[in-house]
Amino acid sequence: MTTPEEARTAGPEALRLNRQVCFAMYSASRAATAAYRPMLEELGLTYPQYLAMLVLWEAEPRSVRELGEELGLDSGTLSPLLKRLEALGLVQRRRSAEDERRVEVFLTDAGAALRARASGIPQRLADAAGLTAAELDQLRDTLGRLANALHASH
Amino acid sequence: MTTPEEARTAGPEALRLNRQVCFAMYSASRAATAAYRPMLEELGLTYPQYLAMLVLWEAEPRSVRELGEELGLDSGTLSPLLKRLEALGLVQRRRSAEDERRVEVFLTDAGAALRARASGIPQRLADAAGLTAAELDQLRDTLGRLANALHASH
DNA sequence: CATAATTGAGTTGTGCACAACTGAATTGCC
DNA sequence: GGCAATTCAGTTGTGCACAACTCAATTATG
Repeated sequence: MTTPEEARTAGPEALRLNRQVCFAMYSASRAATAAYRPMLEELGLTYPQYLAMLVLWEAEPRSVRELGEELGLDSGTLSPLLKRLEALGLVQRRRSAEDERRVEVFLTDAGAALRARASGIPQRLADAAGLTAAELDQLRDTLGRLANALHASH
Repeated sequence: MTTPEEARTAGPEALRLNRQVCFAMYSASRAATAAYRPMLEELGLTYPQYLAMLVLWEAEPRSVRELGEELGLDSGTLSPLLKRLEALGLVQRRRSAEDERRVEVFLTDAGAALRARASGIPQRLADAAGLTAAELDQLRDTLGRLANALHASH
């Protein structure tokens, strides 16, 4: 016997696009990046570059590995991204003296100064989201638990 | 005066990475794609290719424009993706006779047959998600409203 | 009916993601 | 101390996303 709830993920209905939570997540994530784009364009940043700057604004210097840990990205993604941030004059990369394998990423003055110009973005995006603060909190919590479970699953 | 709720998106705390709903969405979406990857590898598909197949399994043929409408993707993304699906022998593209601008995408026999092998994937992913069916339903609903509001915002 | 505007698919160029790999530096282990 | 295993950053190659563009076909408009 199958309950109505189970029928949503089992059975032939399961392959319907509008039933798929993952597609909703994929779509909403792209919609969020698109909503950020005009705001970030003013700063000359892409969304992943903005994320890297958020980490550095919290504490710097950070090694490439530490940045990758925070963002869930590997050096294959971060190395060229950081090279572009360096070309923009926002960060500086320096081989660590204690451990020559590590590369420390420092904020330049321009990189640190950019923080002030970014400070309004979270509120502008929250306004555009059309959800209450409580809904956003709950959404972040649910997504966090989901990501953890998915990471543990393979 | 500022309420505790507003303090989450306004003020200096707002730029903290772990406060950002959009980063949670970005991370969870990549985690979902990663969870799909081993399952889709068995079918020889990437996640966006799987999404295109989901649409075609619901109804075919579909024009490139219709596929783009369903998936929120433009021809710049879909054209090469469909070319790869065609190279895999799963779809066939044919110029429409009534409107020579349109290209209709048909499933091949192999493409239609793949549906059976994909049928278990939604349930496997729902299991890996570690959320109740009710939570998944609510999540999908919230993400849908969020994506709509974000699309309307610019 | 002629032509201007729009639509549909495709191409080009940029920037992620991510797998697979390289090579140098460090750590672990005997 | 010597060497194997590991760690760290980077490169290469593939496949999205997406902007900006081209070009042909169709529709709208005077």
